[in-house]
Amino acid sequence: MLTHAAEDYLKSIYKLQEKGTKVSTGLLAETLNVKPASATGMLKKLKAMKLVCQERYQEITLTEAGRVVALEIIRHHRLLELYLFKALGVPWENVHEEAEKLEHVISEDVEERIDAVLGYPTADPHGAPIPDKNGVVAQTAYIPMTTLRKAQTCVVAEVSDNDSALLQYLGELNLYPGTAFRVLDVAPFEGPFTINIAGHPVVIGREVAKHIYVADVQEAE
Amino acid sequence: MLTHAAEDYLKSIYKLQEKGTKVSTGLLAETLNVKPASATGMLKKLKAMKLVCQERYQEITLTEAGRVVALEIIRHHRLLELYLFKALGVPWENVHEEAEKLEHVISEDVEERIDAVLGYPTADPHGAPIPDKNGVVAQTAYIPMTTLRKAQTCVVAEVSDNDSALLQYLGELNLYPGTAFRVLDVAPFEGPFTINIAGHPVVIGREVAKHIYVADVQEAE
DNA sequence: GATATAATTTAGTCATGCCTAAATTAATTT
DNA sequence: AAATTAATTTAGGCATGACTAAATTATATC
Repeated sequence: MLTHAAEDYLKSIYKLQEKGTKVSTGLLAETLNVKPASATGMLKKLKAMKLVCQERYQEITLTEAGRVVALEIIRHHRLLELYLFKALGVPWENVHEEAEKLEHVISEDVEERIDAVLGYPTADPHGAPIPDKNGVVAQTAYIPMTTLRKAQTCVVAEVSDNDSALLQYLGELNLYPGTAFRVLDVAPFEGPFTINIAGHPVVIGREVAKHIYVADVQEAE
Repeated sequence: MLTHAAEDYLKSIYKLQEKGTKVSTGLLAETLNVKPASATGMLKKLKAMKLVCQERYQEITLTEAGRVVALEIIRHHRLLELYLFKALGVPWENVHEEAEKLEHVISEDVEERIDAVLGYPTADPHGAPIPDKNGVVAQTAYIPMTTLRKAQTCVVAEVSDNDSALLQYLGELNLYPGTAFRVLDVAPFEGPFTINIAGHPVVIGREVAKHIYVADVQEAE
């Protein structure tokens, strides 16, 4: 079995890789709030375990085995987030932190029970896809909210899960995945968006919009 | 914050102390599957933290602060056991092991939500009392099944939670806390008990009976 | 191409929490 | 009381996983 720390490294590598980022020692260290030298040490171990590939001073990638482990942890994490949110009513801005601790200790049996209770869901409370038991992740093609134009309608598909304060704010606005809204106006010079959610106009700053991804974009009549 | 290992030591000391056992380094080490020398090391740290009292080579006791921590962990453990059993349908012979891992990572917020969902229960699936938030444990006066006589009726109050195979067996017999039964016969020379559960006669060996505690003992007419 | 800067790795440390082996203390036996 | 046995503690080690400081390698600039 892997240590919790090793699991966290694999998960972070996967998530950075998935975003299209070239994963370096320094970036990984920053992501994990660890000094680069510490990351070098753990990467050495992960390479010895054939979970990670890296030429000296070069880019870091996961092996197939490493990817499987990473996806297993991500599956744990996202199922737990959704379970905490739906079954226990934990505010969505807190589920990430809670799941970070639980993901390393939950058994496969409990995970399956959670999965069943939730009705085999496909996305976590932030809209991120939940990998299946075999490590298959549904590919999503969500659009950044920042690309929206005036008079378009859409549905919130996913939001970044790493900023608790932002999530709380979005929750207050009811901007959960699944919520539909219409763009009333986009201010010029990289200005804010004015949108209509359930009849109410709300102004969303650019920095916030960057963390929101949408789907079902259509031109309103 | 305490380490998981430290929490386990405090919990074990409390449970041994509660049983009326004089807690020694060796016994504690055996309970925790650790060598005595390792226990000595940890006890030294716990003493430095004023959580444990022990004169050199003498009996181990908890300080008031240590007792509070121990009861907090036990509360986590028992609430989690009950939650896994009732909300997720985890077989009762597995909940102990699962809770052992979860008890160290659950937040107070999640614990309170679990408590609420369960309707503020007072006993875990094995009948052990759940301490309240202030560390108050309801005192129970259950009777060992081994003291029962022929023609007495009673209700299962509590069973030992540390033997998974035994619990599975008791589960098959439906000997959960709350189940009533009547003693049909007690074989002589420390022999087995024949009891009537929901109309069916079942023979229970002495070794099994030692792990069962009962309440509401009455003479059947 | 030489040099300055940035990124990465190596080397050596520290705290946990376990281990074994040896020393010490306590309890029992003779 | 002396000797044996049992329990406990000390001493020294090992694996994890973090750290700092120094050395190395890569990249960018002049």
